[in-house]
Parts: sequence; C-alpha cells; structure tokens
Amino acid sequence: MEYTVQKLAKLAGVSTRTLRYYDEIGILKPARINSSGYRIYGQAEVDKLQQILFYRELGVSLADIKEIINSPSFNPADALREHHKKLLKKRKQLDLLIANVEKTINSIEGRIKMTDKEKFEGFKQEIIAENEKKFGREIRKKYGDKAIDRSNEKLRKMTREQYNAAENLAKQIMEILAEAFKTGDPAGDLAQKAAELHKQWLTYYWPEYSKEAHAGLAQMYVDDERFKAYYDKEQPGTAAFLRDAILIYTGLQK
Amino acid sequence: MEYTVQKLAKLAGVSTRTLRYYDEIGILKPARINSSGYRIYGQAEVDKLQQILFYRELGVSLADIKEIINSPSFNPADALREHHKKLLKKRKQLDLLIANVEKTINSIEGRIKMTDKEKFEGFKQEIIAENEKKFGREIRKKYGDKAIDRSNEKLRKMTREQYNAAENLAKQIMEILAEAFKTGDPAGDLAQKAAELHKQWLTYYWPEYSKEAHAGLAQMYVDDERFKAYYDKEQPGTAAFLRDAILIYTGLQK
DNA sequence: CTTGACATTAACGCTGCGTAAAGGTTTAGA
DNA sequence: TCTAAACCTTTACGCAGCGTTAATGTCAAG
Repeated sequence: MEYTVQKLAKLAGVSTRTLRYYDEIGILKPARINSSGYRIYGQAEVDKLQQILFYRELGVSLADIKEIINSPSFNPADALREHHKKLLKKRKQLDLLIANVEKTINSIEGRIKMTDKEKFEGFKQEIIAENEKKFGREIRKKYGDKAIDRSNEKLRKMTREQYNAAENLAKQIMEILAEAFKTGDPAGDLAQKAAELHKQWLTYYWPEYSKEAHAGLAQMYVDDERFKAYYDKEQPGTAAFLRDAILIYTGLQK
Repeated sequence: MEYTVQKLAKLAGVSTRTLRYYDEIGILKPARINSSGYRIYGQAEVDKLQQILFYRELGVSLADIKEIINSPSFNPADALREHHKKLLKKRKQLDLLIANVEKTINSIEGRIKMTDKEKFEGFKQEIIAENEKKFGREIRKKYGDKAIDRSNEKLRKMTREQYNAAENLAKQIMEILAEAFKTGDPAGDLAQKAAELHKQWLTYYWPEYSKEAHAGLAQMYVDDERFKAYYDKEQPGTAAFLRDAILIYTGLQK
C-alpha cells in the first residue's frame, strides 16, 4: 500500500504540513519521490509515523524522538526515564508558580478586604462625629447622655451588612413615603407601612425602642430644618406627613 | 535618579536586550530619549519594571502584563485568577502526560523483564538438557534417577538471584582454590575453605547434601576428563587437589 | 587622540507547526 | 479533448521571549 501526503495525513490524523515538516527535519522521509516530485510513503513509514506520534503524545521533543527511533542502540526506556525526569522538574516549577499565584491572590484579596474594612470603620467614625455635631446637644438634652452613647456604640459595632441593610431600608422608606404622600392619608396602609419600616430602621441605630422616642423624633423631623430639608427634598410636606403617620402609628397624637 | 539601559538592567537583574524588547513591544518605554538616541529611564520606570518582573515571575505573558499594568480599570486579582485557572489546566495536562510516560516506562520494563525471565527459563532448560547429556547416565547409575530428577527440579526452580549467587560462588571457589593450590597443602585453611564453599555451591544444585555424594563427586572431578579439564584449565593438578581437600573435609579419605 | 566601555538598530535563531501564496499535476466529468 | 476541482510542490512569514551576533555611533578617561 502506498500513500501520498494527504492519504497518510488522514490515516494518521495529522496535517500535510506536519508530514512535510517531518520530511524537512529528517524525522520521517518518504519511501520515494515520484516523477512529479510527490512524496510517496509505504507501510514502513506508516509504522514509523505511529511511533513518532506515540512519543509526541508523551511530550517528547521531535529532536529526541529522532534519536530514539533512528538509532537502534538508543534505549527507549532510558530516554523516557530522562524525559520523565524533565517532566517532573517542570511540574515542580509549575507547582511553585501556582503556589505563588495563589499567595499573591490571597494577599491582594486580604489587602482589599482590609482596606474596605478600614474605610468602613473610618466612615462610621465620621457619621458618629457628624451626628454628634449636628444633633448631639439637643438629643442629649432630650434623651440623656447614656442613650446617645449607646446609640453611637451600636453604630460602631455595625457590620457592613447591617449598615447596607439600614441604608436599603432608608431608601425603601422614602419610596413608600412618596407613594403614601400621594394618597394624602397619614392613617392609610401605605403611610402606616412607612411608619412601621421607620421603626425598624430606628432599631439599627437606637439601643432600644420606645413609642415616645419615636414620636419625639417624628416631631423633630418637622422642627429641625436639617431633617425637614432631607425629607422634603423631593416633595415639600413629606416631613410633616411622616410625623403624622408616626404619631398615628405610635398612638400618641395629641 | 536617571538610568541608562545598562544601569537599569543591572539594577533589576535583566538583560539590556530585555529592556529594548520591552520598549519595542510597548510594555515599558523609557522616560525620554536623549540627544544621542539613548534610552533614559526614571524612577517611575523602575517601579513599573518591578511590577512587570513580578508578574513575569508568576508566569503571566507579557501581553497580559501589559493589560494589567497599563489599564488602571483592569483588576489584577481577576487577571491572576484567570491566570491561575490556566496554570491549573496546564498542570492537569502535565499530570496526564507524566502518568502516561510512567505507564509506558512500566510497560517497557515489564516487557524487558518478561523477556529476561523467559530467556533465563530457556537458559536453565538448556543447562538441564546439557547436564543430562553429559553426566546423566553415569550419575544416574551412581545416585539413582530420583536424585538427578530432584536436582534438575531444583535448578528449574532457581531464580535469577540464586543462579547468580551460585555462579559467583563458583568463581570464588576457583580463586581460593588457586591460592590454596600454591600452598600445596590440601589440609590447609585455604584448601578447607575451598572445600567448604564447594559444599555450599553443591546445595544450590543438589536436593540434599551427603558427605558420600560430595566425596564421590570430588573423585569424579579427577576421573572424568570433562570435569578435570574445567578445574585444571588454569593450573594442572587443581582437580586432584580439590578432590584431596574435599576428602579431608568430609573425613572420608581412604 | 585613542581606547574601552557604553549606546544604537537590524537581523537571525529557537519549537512545531498554521497559514498563505504562487504555481505544477492528476483525475473526473462534460 | 477540454476544463475544473482536487491534488501536489516549494517558499516564507508568524507565534513568544528574548539570546546572540554584527555593524556602527557616543562618551569619559588617560
């Protein structure tokens, strides 16, 4: 049986380029060249190619394969043992690499988490300081130093998750409050739902809940320009509406 | 501080070719080019090179490194995680390769051992056949068929190691015998040692030992031309000397 | 002014082919 | 018999990351 490049290529599952290259580097020469210059391979070449591909699959270099199959004195087992040693060395290096990459990733992640945590801690300190400056005096007057200190303490102990939850809750309250405001009814379901959520929100910052404190805070939302501006930002009158809803929710309307 | 290529190369432990190449592929361009066309690097470039080399040590390709360090939006941790995945894949393939190479080596060795074993078996058969042809008749006459059959059986069951040991012992006997022969005294220490070793050697081939058989064999060494030629090869008279030594050793001298 | 130590660009080489490009040969069908 | 498709050929660039000449220009020291 005789084969042209393509026939052999298909038989062996390699490209014709590969066969020409193997001819070029002298690892597998065709049995003969026909009158048109075509490469013609015989059975012996098929067998040899099988061997070549076998060693190639084991990752042996073509140069080494050449030595193995071309010199009958060359011991394939010894050659493979050499090859094996090389591969083990390679794997060792690869293991080192992988370990280093893992270490680096961990270190980067560690730094990010640290930075993130530190940022958050600093952020909370700022809030506490600002709260003190803004509302410290009046609230301290109204509810006493201990209540304020405990509130700050609670904030300081807050985790990122709790803080995010509180923030989300605040956003939700604003949304529901905006809807409720359209109904114009502070006693309605939506307004009361807002008041309920506002109570939940408060528990994130206040050490304990009391109807009186909640109602007091509601009144302050109207009296204090800073709170009022926050709630009235989108819709003027929202602060007063929230106060009314809370007074109804707590059952403390005068 | 400003650096020329070589200064920076020495500082960072790379070749100047590497720096020029990094310039060429746009991964690290010098801060400026002086009037003579020399590359001049500044502190920023030193820092950048450190980063490049760091990632290079982790096996990241220069193309990827370029992305990592040139785009601030690019997340190094994500890039490294990608790289990590690639490395794990590589190691998996390498493990497969190694396993296959090991399998192949084992299979080759197995074949060799088998061949070796088969060869040894054939070799033993030959010895037995030859022994039968050479000495079978007379020894069978003297010691009976059973003894011979059991001797052959023992030989057939011999392992390569036992056979080698027997061969070495035979060589040792010849050496000591040669020394002893020089003393001319078959009752001397050396000659008796040779007789002792000869007894050990016999146990490799004979199913059981008896002084009589040993002495009989010794006598045969002199009577039979083939044995005689073997022992007298180096020194004529050695066969008779060994017989005398064995007769003394067994205490059966007439 | 020379010498030696620097600098430059341009180029090939390594591995194992993939992928054109430019052209000749064979084969099958109209 | 002619043509088109399917072969075949050689030549050569490209890939990654530099090492290694080669040919040539520049600078500081003696």
